[in-house]
Amino acid sequence: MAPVQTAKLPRTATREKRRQQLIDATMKCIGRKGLTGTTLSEVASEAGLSQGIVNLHFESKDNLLTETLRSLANEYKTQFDKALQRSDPRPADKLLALMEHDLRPSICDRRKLAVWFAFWGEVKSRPTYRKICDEYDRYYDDVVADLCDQIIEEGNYEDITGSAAAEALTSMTNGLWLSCLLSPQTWDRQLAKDAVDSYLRNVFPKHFS
Amino acid sequence: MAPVQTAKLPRTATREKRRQQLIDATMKCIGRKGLTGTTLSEVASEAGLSQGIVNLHFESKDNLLTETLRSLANEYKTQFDKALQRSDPRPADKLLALMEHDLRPSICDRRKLAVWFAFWGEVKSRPTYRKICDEYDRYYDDVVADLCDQIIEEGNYEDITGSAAAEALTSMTNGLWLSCLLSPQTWDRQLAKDAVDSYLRNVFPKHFS
DNA sequence: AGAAAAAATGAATGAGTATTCATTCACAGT
DNA sequence: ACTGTGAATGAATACTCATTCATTTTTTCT
Repeated sequence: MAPVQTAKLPRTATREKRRQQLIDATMKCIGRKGLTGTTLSEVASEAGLSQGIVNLHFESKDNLLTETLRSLANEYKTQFDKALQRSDPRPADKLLALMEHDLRPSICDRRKLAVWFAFWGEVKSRPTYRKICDEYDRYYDDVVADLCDQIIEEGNYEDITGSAAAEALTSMTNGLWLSCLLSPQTWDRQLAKDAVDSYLRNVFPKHFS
Repeated sequence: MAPVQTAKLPRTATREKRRQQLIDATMKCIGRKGLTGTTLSEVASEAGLSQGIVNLHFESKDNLLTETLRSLANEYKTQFDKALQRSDPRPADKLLALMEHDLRPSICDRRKLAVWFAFWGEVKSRPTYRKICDEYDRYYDDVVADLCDQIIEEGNYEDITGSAAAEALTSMTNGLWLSCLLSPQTWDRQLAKDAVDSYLRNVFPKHFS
């Protein structure tokens, strides 16, 4: 039988490539076994490498996990920014594009979501995790609040502030991710979209209808 | 120095009392150290009891954690039902009461939220956790969707379904909890309320203004 | 090709932790 | 007081897992 070579990286690789490979393996492990079930030997074997490899490239498990979170957050930010760039220039279009981005299958993927929630679950006891998550979140909130402010000004909407609308929208997507994680059988992308749309249509009727 | 007797239970207690005491200690540990940092000896010493005590009452760590989640979920359900009962009979009042309930300090407490998120973070890899969370969530969603349906009928609202509104609202509170956990410094109960209110006011204008 | 450097291995180590269990303790019933 | 029973203890056990490092493999440079 031929060896099971699943598109392996070369036997030796640059530091950066190897680190990324290990980070990817870590995410898979967390998705499959949770944070409590993720061990360094699992990560190593997921990556098709040997026991000591993680300590060689990351010095410690702690480090690996922190870098994994950073990588996850970065990946999200990249996609977020891309969605923002690609969208039409009008604020309402941009806002809609961001909301749709958050509900795309590549984002609403249980394996990825499981990793996010795993880290969020440790945020209280790990200031480093909190700092990373908070920093990125603040950026998204700012962008969204800014768009909402522009929309509010364009439409002369009363009784609503950009930050309240932003808080509502970003919270909603975070909460919809939880539903996706908890109820994969019944979760439905269309229903999630409807939830977000119901907000946009009613709060900003002149822009979304 | 007098021994630090923090309102100890009697030296021996009934099985149920002791189990609850251990569950409470577990929640404290998870809140303080996260799920990965929670060990049985920590739990035991938090409870002021000895090493072997958890296995005596729960057989295994796994069991303790599952029962802790169950207890947490039950506690929430009790408060939820109480809020529902206490509120005025009109559906709009009931809905508002539930939303306010979710943002009360006793619920939006980082220590408690940390425990919820800790379990949610393991949901993907622990079917038992998922089952428990999903079951309770389904109940809340049903109640909220029902109220929304009644409101929609009363107000002849178009363009919105009860389940979409319920999904939006419950997701929003879940997401607001995440903000509370991630950004305790800047998180503000009033802003959270505003976010929810902005939804209610605009989607059900005849009921909330 | 040969030497030096870098990358990777995987067996060994030891700290930490869940679990067991023989012993001690507290209390209710007699 | 005495005894039987269930609760609790905490030292011992067995095991898991992060980390180390001497050795091997691969690449790079001359």
